Amino acid sequence: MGLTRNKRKTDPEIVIARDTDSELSSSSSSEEEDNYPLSESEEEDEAVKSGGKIELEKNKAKGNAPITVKLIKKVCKVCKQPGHEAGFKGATYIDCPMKPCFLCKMPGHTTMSCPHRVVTDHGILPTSHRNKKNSIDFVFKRQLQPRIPPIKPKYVIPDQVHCAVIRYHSRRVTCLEFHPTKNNILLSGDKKGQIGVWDFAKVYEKNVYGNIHSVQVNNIRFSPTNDDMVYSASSDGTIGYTDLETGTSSTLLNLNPDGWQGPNNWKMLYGMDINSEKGVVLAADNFGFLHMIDHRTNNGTGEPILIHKQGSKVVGLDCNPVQPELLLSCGNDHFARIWDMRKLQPKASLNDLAHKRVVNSAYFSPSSGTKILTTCQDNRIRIWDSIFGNLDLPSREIVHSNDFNRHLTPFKAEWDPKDTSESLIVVGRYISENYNGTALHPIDFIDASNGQLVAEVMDPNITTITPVNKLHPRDDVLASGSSRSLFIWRPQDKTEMVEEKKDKKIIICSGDSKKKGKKQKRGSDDEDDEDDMFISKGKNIKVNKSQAKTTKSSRKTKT
DNA sequence: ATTCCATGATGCC
DNA sequence: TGGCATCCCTGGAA
Repeated sequence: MGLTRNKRKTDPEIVIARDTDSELSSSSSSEEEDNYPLSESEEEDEAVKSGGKIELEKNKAKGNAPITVKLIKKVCKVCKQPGHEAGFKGATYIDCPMKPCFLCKMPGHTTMSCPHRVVTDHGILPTSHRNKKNSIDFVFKRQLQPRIPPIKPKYVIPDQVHCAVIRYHSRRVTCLEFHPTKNNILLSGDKKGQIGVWDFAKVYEKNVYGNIHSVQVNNIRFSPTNDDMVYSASSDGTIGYTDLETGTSSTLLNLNPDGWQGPNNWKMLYGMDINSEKGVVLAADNFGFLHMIDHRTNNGTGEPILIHKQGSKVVGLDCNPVQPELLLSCGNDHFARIWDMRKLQPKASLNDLAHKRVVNSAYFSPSSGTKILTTCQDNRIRIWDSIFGNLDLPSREIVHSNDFNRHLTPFKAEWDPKDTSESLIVVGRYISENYNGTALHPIDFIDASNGQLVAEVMDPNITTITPVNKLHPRDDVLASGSSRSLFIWRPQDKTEMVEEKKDKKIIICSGDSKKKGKKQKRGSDDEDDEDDMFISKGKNIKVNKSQAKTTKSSRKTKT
């Protein structure tokens, strides 16, 4: 198990090692890279070519030959059967053919040959994009099939990292929220319970509140009546109400007043939204119940209501943007449910949208509120085109790699709030692709009206999965959280010089005080990993060890 | 340096 | 029904 992990981590480094540019030699990372060994996979390959000699010699050299001499017999790591291999081969993952497809979950083929696979190779257009017909064919097809949606204005995709805060949070980012009026303020919650406030226009202005929650923040909402006040729902079972100016915070709801009574009793709050018409903050817990707080008095209202299967986690709540009586919920009982706010009682939902697995998120469309978008752990994004129509089945299912996995914040496909056609959605991708020798996990922009991939956004600097994505309500900006870091993406300005664009790219690296001692031993001087943040532009990006590696590879891929 | 663990849902028995 | 191994992850602790 450790093997696979190490292997994955070393793979991108091979590329970097070949790139002997000394640009970053001032950082402490270069010496290790210079004599970096072959990756384990390459070593393994050689061992096989030479009939396992390497392995035997190793044993001899140790002097104490074990009784069981391990010959390297190629056995699949996944199913333990001989004859094939599974796992990462460089930056490409080879599926075990004995398992169902990792992408669409159907048996009989692997991800490589999956009909839903988006990218076949780097630089090649996705099959869904390949324009096999000419424009006349297209027009003709439109006449024959009126259901093909009208041509929409071209989407503006924020596909370039504009700025970032590397290792901003001390645990992984769990949620993001833009300020309702100040365009450059981004709030972020993390697994540790901290809430960050970042002015990404000034880049270096950031603030972290650590006193609000004790564990994972699951949702942040601004008060509809006061821009400085935010509500936050957390797995510590509380709703926090925090003044961003002063940092003072109060607890509006605490589901665990008696403290820790064992894991079976600990209540956590996940989904949260605000119904400003009704003046109520809604939050749902991990036992299937909905809680409400009057947001004018900030007092709880009424008893909790069972809205999902008893004992199952309710992960998402969404109030309809047009019709205040409508509430959407989703949860681990494999359902998304539509509720009438006037009739909130167990089993009284207006509709139950069935899914095959856990529903990570369910959102009404942002303008009309008549469509529903859900993300499900069966690797499918579902769209219901009209809440007034038949909701037995979704209008479309889009196969998309958004498996839940340990240590990952659940993927949630989100609408672009600016797209009045209510088509563009953004969602991070779990499965990786091989981009010039580096495994990257892009952020996908999908046209929800036809399921087509509009854009896949990535940066060689970001090798971690990016499950948390939020599109700006007014600007062409995407904010994303990947592991502990935050990124701001803006559209590539094609009229600008590339060089100038590069110079605009700013990366802040904020060191972690806890790690300091450990990491600094490696360096020859004390330059890296200080608690100060480093701001630099263009080529002089000064980063810590792990960032330095990927920065190098980024140069390689870009030139 | 390396291993282990947390944490969540699933699927198999 | 419940216990348990498994999973294309990640970071920190032991």
